[in-house]
Amino acid sequence: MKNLNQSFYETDGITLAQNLLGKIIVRKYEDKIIKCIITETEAYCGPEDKGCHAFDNKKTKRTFPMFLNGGKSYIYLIYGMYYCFNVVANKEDIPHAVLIRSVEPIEGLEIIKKNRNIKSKKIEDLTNGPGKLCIALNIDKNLNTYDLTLGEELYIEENSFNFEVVKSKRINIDYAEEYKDKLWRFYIKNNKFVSK
DNA sequence: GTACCGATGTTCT
DNA sequence: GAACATCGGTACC
Repeated sequence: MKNLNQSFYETDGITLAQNLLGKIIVRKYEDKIIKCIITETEAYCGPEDKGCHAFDNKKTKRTFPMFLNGGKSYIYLIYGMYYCFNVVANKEDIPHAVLIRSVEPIEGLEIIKKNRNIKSKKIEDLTNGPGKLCIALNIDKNLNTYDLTLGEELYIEENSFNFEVVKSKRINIDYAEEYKDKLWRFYIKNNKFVSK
């Protein structure tokens, strides 16, 4: 399967969020390999989006990766304990990004179980949330600003199958005023791997 | 099933 | 000092 190239990422966040659904995240480290289908995403669109870290072009130590060109990663710590993994969209200096909220494991399930180490027997509890999937895939701030087009430690592969896309409001951005009602969260209909 | 709560630390005011 | 793109446990239906 083909690694997605630079031009795939150089579009606006809303388009990229939908295009990333159904694609395959590949994570390689220490001779291990994990593959997951992307099942849920959210778009954060730069200067005008009050829900976005880079609202009003706010460029800080935390948010600067969003200003890189598309195809990089933006990873940050949230609530002091969990990481969130975003795919940077659009061209350089246009701070759009797509938060990966949920994925479905298709390879390396035993590694994921070991990384997560939870009581729940339900497979979907392993990766149905932005913080959960970062633990499952061993993603942390060391991979911040990482270039996903390299096809090495972390990248995204082409994939195609038929599914229906559901659009809904984004999660936990009550502070975003009129932007909190934007239907910028996308997930694969009838898929169990979606956050609550 | 839903509801609440504490954990935890970096960033920005 | 407050806010935060979250999660897992416990308590209760």
